[in-house]
Amino acid sequence: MSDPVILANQTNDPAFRNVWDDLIWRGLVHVSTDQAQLKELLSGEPITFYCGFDPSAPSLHLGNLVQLLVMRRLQLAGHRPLGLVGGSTGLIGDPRPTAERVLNTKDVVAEWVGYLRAQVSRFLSSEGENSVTMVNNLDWTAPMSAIDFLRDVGKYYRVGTMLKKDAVSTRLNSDAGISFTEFSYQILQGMDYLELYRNYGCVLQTGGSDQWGNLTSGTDLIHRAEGVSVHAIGTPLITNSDGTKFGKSEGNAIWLDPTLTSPYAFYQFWLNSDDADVMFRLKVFTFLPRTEIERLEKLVESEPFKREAQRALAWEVTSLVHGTEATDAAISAAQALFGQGDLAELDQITLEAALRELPNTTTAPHATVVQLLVDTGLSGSLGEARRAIAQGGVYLNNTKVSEDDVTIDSAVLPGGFAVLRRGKKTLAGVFVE
RNA sequence: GGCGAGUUACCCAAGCGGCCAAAGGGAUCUGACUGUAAAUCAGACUGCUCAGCAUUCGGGGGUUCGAAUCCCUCACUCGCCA
Repeated sequence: MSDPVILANQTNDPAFRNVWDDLIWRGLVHVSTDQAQLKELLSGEPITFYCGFDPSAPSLHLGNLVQLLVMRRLQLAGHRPLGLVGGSTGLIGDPRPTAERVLNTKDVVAEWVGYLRAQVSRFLSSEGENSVTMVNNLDWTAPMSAIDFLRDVGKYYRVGTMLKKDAVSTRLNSDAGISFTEFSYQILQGMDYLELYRNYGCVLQTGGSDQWGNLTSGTDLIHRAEGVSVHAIGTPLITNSDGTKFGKSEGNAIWLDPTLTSPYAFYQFWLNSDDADVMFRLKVFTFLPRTEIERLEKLVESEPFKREAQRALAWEVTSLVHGTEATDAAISAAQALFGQGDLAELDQITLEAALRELPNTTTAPHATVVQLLVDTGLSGSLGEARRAIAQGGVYLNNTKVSEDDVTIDSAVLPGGFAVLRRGKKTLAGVFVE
């Protein structure tokens, strides 16, 4: 999975005098501490910075990818990244605006820490003087006693300030309320920054703008405890132009782990970007230089139907995350399956390879289409599958299925497989034994 | 500790003894139109052996021919008082 070739070929756009200007142009700075100081800091001698990832799932997702790429841009500019995986903060959970989190067991969190650690490392170079260092905040929070916590850290925190943080006040003003556990989260994150400042000379933390309250928790703590001003950058929340949540496909999150979101599905997600969203996504999620992105922008205006920008975006991001080989396979599969030609005329090798890229299932002969829709995950239940058929949204080898009790038999292609489709572009493969 | 309000489907939110598998909005899915876009319009959206049946309105127990709706109890949330 790790693709050293891709890492080695990444560069920041040399047209920018410094990485700060690059970040600004890409729209990656939504809030920050003093801009003039940051610009100077990032233009000068290498600094150490960090970004944290909490193990609230077994894999990182597209939202985290924004952070990973900001880190990589800073590393390419010569700065030294600390990749923090939140073994302790993941046990507490930062306050979500809607409701209290359900705590995961320590075993589960520990397992997820391992997965995230591997994922984060993959996006950052471990070569050279500014190689990435991975850290886990459980290492310094677990040994601390409650008494030490309250005496040594708690004294620096004013409850009034803590209550004003958006994450806290939103919850206090909702009927969900907030537990002391989640209320305390900001202190844990502040401690992390202080710890990393003391041990690594870390002077910058990056994160999503929704984490701003937690980022400033750290800068404030260091200011009080050490009398030093350090920095923070909050990236914008990535949204879709139509206001829906970014990073979801059919309501499901897009994960970086290929076993949770296949490279094919991942590629399709980017390819299907709206015209209105594609430029911003190119800036945030690719290392393409400004001139190239501006060239693509003109193409979106003059020849939108060619979707050049979407293709470039999909190729760049998918190869970045899954490697060029998996990306080429995803593209070949899409070409075969979305092509105009008759499926029966595709050669078996090409078609079979394409179907392997899709969600697929192996079945005995005579299976019904309804059952196969469920087996392949195209439909969530038999009722849902029947509904899809009734609505005219199910196709077997590009032929509309109009009856519930149709079986696979009539449609099996030479080689023993069939292509099942729900709607215009949700596909799955069926292999008949 | 006392008093009051609340807990409805993925989310928000109506319902306050039968006409409730539960209004409305959002999200999601399908169809038409398209560029494997967007916007718009139409339909769907608990499960199943699907013109019928089963299980839902925080958990448990009760009243009633009949409960999301009434009563008891437990849990959780919010607010006011101490």
